[in-house]
Amino acid sequence: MAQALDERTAKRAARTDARVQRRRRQILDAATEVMSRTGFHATAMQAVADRAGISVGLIYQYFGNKDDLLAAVIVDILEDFRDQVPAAIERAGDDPVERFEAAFRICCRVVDTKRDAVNLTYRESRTLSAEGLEQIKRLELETAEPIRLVYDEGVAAGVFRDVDARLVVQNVLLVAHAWALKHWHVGRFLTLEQYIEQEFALLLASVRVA
Amino acid sequence: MAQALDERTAKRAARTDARVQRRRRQILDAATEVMSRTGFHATAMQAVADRAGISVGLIYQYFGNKDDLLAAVIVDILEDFRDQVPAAIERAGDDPVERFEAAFRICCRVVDTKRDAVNLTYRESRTLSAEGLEQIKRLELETAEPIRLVYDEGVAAGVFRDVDARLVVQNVLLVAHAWALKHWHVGRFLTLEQYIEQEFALLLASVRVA
Amino acid sequence: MAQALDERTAKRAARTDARVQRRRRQILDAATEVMSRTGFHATAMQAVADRAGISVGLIYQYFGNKDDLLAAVIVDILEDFRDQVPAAIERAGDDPVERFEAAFRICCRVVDTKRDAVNLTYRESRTLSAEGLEQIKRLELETAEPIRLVYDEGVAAGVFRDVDARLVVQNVLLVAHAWALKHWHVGRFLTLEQYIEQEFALLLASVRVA
Amino acid sequence: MAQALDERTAKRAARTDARVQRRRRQILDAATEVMSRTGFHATAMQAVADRAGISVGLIYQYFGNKDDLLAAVIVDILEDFRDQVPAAIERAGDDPVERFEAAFRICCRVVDTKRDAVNLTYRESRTLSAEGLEQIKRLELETAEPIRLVYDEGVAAGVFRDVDARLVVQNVLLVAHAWALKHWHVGRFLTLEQYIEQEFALLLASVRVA
DNA sequence: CATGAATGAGCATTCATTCAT
DNA sequence: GATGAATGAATGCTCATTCAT
Repeated sequence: MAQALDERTAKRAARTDARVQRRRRQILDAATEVMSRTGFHATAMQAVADRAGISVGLIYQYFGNKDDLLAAVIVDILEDFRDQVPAAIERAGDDPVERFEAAFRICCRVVDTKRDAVNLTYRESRTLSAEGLEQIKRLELETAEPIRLVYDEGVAAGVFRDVDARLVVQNVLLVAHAWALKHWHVGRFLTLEQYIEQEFALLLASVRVA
Repeated sequence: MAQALDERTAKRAARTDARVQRRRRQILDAATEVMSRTGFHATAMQAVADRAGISVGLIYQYFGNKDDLLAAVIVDILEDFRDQVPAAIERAGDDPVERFEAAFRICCRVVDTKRDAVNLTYRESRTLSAEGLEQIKRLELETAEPIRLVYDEGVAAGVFRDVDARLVVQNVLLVAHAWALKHWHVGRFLTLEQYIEQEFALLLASVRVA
Repeated sequence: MAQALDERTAKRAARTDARVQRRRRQILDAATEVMSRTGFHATAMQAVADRAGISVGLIYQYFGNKDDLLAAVIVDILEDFRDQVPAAIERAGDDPVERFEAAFRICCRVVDTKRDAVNLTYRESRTLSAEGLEQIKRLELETAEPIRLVYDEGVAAGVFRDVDARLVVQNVLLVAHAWALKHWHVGRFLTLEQYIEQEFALLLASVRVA
Repeated sequence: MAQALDERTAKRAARTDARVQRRRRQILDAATEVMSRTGFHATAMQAVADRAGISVGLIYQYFGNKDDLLAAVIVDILEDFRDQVPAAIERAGDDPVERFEAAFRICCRVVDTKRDAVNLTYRESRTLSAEGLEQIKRLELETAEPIRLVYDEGVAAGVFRDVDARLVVQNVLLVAHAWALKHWHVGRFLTLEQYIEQEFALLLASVRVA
C-alpha cells in the first residue's frame, strides 16, 4: 500500500511538474515576444501577463522578478542556439568545410527566425545581474565550442589555416548575429540565403589554406 | 560708432556661442560617461547633472528631454567615427591594402577608446525616435562610405576580389565593434594590437585576390 | 452546475462593481473637498490620496490623470444640480409661480451645501479639455432645460411675460451661483433664506405680467 | 544754486518716474493679455517677458513675484471698472432710470472689451493672498458704490422700489459679468446690444415701482 | 493555484526666482 | 537699469511588487 501511495504521489508530482513546465513556457513565450518587440524597460509586467493570458501575480510565482524573467528569456534564446548547432553539424556529414558551413548556416537561420530576440540579447545583456551575465557568457561559449571543434578538425585535416580558432568562431557568430543587428541595412539588398552564401564565401576565404 | 557697437555685439555673440558649446560638451561628456556605464534607462537625469557638476534644470536648456540627450550622445559618438576614418585613410598613402588596413585600424582604435560608448550605441539605438534612428543610420552609412571607396579602389587595382563592397565594409565595422561587444571574452586573451593584427589578416584573406 | 457557476460569477461581478463604485466615490469626495478648498493647480495628487486614505497610484486606476479627475469632480457637482432640480419642481405642485420658485430655491440650497465646489466649477472649467468643456456645457444646459419648461408653462398660463426664456433661466442660475461667488459679501448681511426670498422677489418682478 | 540742483533732481525724478510707469504698464498689459488667454497657472513668467519684449529678470524689478503680478493685473482690470462707471453715470444726465441704465450699459461694454480679463478675475481671485483679496473686494465695493447711489436716488425719486440696494447692485454687476462668464452660450444667440437691452429690461422690471 | 487591487518608491520635467555680468 | 543663465524644489505619473481573497 505504501508503494501504491508512492506511485500516486509520483504520478501527481509528474503531472504537477508538467503543468509547471507548461506555465513557464507560456510565460516565457509571452515575455520573449513582448520584450523583443518593445524592449525590456518599456515592457510592463502587465503587458507580459496580458500577452500570456494570465494575471501579473502568477508571473511572480514562476519567475522571482522582472530581472529574473529577462534572464530566463535570454537564456532560453541562447539555449536554442546551443542545442541546434551540434545537431546541424552532425547532419552535415564528415567534410570539415561542409560541417563548418552547416554551423554558420544554422546560426543564420536561427537568427532569422528570432531577429528581434537576438537584438534583445544584445540590448539587454548588460541589464542582467553579474550572475545572469556569467550564465549567458557560459552559454555563448558552449554554443561556440562545437564550432571550434569543427574548425580544429579542419585545421588537422589541412583545409583550414592554423589561426586562433576562438577568433574565427567569434566571427562566425558575429556575422550570423549581424543578420539581426544590421538587418535594417543588409536586409534591404539581400535575402537570407544570399546573405548566407556571400558571407560564407568570405568566411571560408579568410581561413582556407591557399 | 555703429561699427564699434556691431563689433561689441559680435564679440558677445561669439563669447556666448563659445559658452554654449562648452556647456553642451560638458553635459554630453557627462551623459556619455554615465549612460555608457549604467545604461540609458537606469540613468537618472540627476546623475548626469551631478556628474557634470550642474543642476538638472540646465540640461533641459541644452537638450529638450532625456531622449534627445541620448540621441545627441549617440550622434556624438558616431560623428567621431565618421570624422576620423577619412583622415586616417589619407594619412595611409596610396596603397589600397594599406589604406584598407588604416581604415580598420582606426575603427578599432576609436572603439577601444570608447568601448562603453560603443556598447551604448548597440544597446540603445532602438530607444531613439524614428527620426533619431534615421539620423544614426545615416551617420553609419556616412562612416561606411569612405571605406567602401577604398575597397572599390582595391578592386579596380586588382588586389581585392569583386564581391559586394557593402558586405565587406559591414564586416569591417562589425569586427571593429566586436572589440567592444565581445571584449569580455576576446579582451581576456588578446591585446588591442594583437586583435587588430589577427582580425585584419582574416579580413584581408577573405577579400584578397588569390 | 453551469448555472451555479454563472450565479457565482455574477455575484462576484456585482460585488466588484459595487467596490469600484465605492472607490470612485471615495476618491471623488476627497478630490472635491481638497480641490474646492485649495484650487485645482495647488492641489497635489498626494493630497487627494491622503485625504481619501489611499495611495496615489490607486487614483490613477480609477481616473486616468489629474485633468480627468477634475473633470469628474465638476461633472459630479453638475449632475447633482441636474438631478435635483426636476424633482424639486415636481414636488412643488402645479402652480407655475410656485414651480418657478421651487426651481430657484433648490438651486440656491444645493449651492449652499457645496459653496466651495460651485466656486471650483467657475474657477477651473477653463482648465478642462475641449471635450470636458463640452460635457459640462451640456450638463449646464440639461440643468437649465426643466427650468425653461417651467417658464414656458408660466408664459402659456399668462403669468410670465413672453421674454427670452433662455435669458431668464440664465439669470435664475446665475443668481443662485452668486450665493457662492459673492458669499464673501452677501453672506455677511443675509442668511440663505433671506437671500432666496429677496432675490426671488426680484426675479419674479422682472418677469411677472403686470 | 541749491535751488537749481533741486530742480534738476526733481526733473530727473519725474523722468525716472515716467519711465517706471511706462515699464509697469508694458508688463501689466503683457501679463493681462497672456494670463487672460492662458490662465494664471499655465502662464510662465517667461511668456509674459516674451510678450512684453523684455527679460524675465526685469519683471521682478517691478513686481515682486508672480502672485503680486496677478494681483496687479486683477486690480488694474477692476480699477478700469471703478473709474468708468461714475463717468458714464454723469454723462447720462439727471433721470434716475437713465443713469441706472448708463451704469449697467457701461459695465457690459467694459466687460465686452475685456471678456478674457473678466473671466481671469473670476478664476484667479482665490489665488491671491488674503491681502490681495481684501484689495479686490474693496475695489469691487468701490465700483458698486456709485451704482448704489443711483439706485438710492431712484428710490428717493419714487421710481425704484425700496428693496435692498446692495442686492440690486450685485445683480447689475453679476449680469454684466455674465456676458463674459456665459458668453459661450448667450453669445451664440445675442449680440452685445441685444443682451444689454433685454437684460436691462428685466433688471428695470425687477425694481421699478409698479 | 490564481487573481488583480493596492502600494509607494522613483523619475522626468517644469518653472518661479536669483544673481553675476 | 537690464539680461538670461542657472538653480532646485515641487509634482504628475508609472510600474514592479505584494498579498488578501
